[in-house]
Amino acid sequence: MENERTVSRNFIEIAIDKDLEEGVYDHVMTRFPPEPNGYLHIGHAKSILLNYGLAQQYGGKFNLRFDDTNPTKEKTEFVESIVDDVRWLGADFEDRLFFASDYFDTMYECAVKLIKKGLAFVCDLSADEIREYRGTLTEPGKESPYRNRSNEENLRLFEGMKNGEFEDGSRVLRAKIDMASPNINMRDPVIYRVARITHHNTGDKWCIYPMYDFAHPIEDAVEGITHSICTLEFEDHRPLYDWVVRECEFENPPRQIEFAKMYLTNVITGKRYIKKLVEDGVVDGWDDPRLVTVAALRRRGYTPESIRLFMELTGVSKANSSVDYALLEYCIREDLKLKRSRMMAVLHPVKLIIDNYPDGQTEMLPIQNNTENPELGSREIPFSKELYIDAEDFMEEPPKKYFRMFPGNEVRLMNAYFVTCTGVDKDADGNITAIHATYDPETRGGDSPDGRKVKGTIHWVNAATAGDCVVRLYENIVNEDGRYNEDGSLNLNPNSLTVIEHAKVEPLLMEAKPYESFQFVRSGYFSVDPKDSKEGAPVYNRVVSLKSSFKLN
RNA sequence: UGGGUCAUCGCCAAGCGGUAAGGCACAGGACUUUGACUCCUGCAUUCGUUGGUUCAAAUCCAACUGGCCCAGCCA
Repeated sequence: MENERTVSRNFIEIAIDKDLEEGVYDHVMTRFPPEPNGYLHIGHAKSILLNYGLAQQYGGKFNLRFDDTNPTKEKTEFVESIVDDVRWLGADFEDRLFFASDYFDTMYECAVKLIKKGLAFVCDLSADEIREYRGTLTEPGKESPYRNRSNEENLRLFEGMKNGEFEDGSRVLRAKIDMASPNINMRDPVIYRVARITHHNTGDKWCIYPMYDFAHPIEDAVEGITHSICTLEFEDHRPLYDWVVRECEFENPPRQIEFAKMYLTNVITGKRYIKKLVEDGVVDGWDDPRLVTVAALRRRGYTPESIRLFMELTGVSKANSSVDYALLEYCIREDLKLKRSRMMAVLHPVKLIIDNYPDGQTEMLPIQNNTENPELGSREIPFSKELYIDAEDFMEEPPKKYFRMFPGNEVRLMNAYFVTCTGVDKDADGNITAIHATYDPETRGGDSPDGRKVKGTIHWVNAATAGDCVVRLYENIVNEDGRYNEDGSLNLNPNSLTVIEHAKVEPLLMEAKPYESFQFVRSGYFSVDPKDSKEGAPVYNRVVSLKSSFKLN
């Protein structure tokens, strides 16, 4: 896949090269540090693959670390789903699964060190007061009246905070930096707060928890991370990040590098909105195939390879971007087309009767699983007098340039015979109940010995042996023009899900395994839903449709 | 009238002073036992704007314009 493609170095690689060249680091170590407060989505996948890819590329290591410093939002359920998703994506963290909460002792010691250096103080201001004192974007802040407490008093008070002597919210530990800094993050940021909440990992051991800005650099430093890659909104935090690792006196401190988050068109990105769709019952869970959570993509039938290709093609930069959903679709088609068998499946079945085919006869016809990849082998499919074809492949009065089946027209039943439509049966309301045709026995396999050509080739299944299944078709969940409205609502696409109850498939497909995917000839790629099955009938999710250049109006 | 950051085709994205890569999308055409796939072809005289430096600028300088982020005891 890398063959002809000219891959240029992205800005992160260039920065790493420089660090290595200048001897700032002699190795590369990266990490993915999610907070376990929700499911991972495709944006996180970018970060995971970017960090893992960099570690691979430079012969370094990659860690998975949960940034669990705020117990109010975190749950073990999310820890488990995240571990699964990261593994599924193929980002191998080996045995390096860490929790920021495992470093709480170290963080506490670092805080004590800062106090001893006169660089942190316990502040008794209320949250509201701290906000007032902070100033605004255009005005400098004011120093806290508690800013000049002695180191001894600060030490005593901070220990008191740890020992549960003070109410939640009554006191915080703050870094002593510069209340006049134009960068608000440097205006004596809070680094520890009191909160009596049971932590999913440390239980009730602590009643003080470090803030992200203080904890994160320490986590990175403790693990020996060299390049701490995060998103753009943390650019303003970098001076604080650097301050923390410097003042806590870590050797070989990590470097923070920021990149732009990726958005996708026509889907909901953003945990907050996904959560709302789940809670409102618009979708059936965090893994509803219309979502772009990692779990949803997996359930829909996307492969890790396709996600990796997507990330490779979208690249990384510092410019805010919204990638066209069509690129994601291209990636999964690209990945599946040579890997999966092409099976015949009729989504909207209409009976086709071959009038001149012997009654009661069934013959087996050989067929390649994937004509472009012989390694996938071949199979045999049954053929007899009564078949199903797709309603879309027949029209009584065809428009111009329609070259599928219509009265008098000869077409090829894929891999079987040439057939010519002779007429239709209708019920009292005029609906077509069956199509009649005659076949040419000389064209077995789908070629005519006399060199006769047909324009159309249609797919079919044998009526007597076909399996009955449920097929779900998905469209983008947000309308083409749909972004968030001004009031925060969404223009949801009412046709985002279509359920077809009785589609007909080759018998072999009835035994397919969950997640297994196939190309349904002419209908797209489908995968077996891992969760649903209706009374033995498999449920197929459409992964992606095939491109089509013929459209019926 | 704060600070940070970004700006190259509809969407991503290379480029880093020498005269605009590539992918997706789109449009033609060839091929075809999937109107798929594959294969050709086309698709920015122009790089947010305006000036300047230079033999030469998307690349350097200046000013402007526009987008995004920051005032959680969230991450």
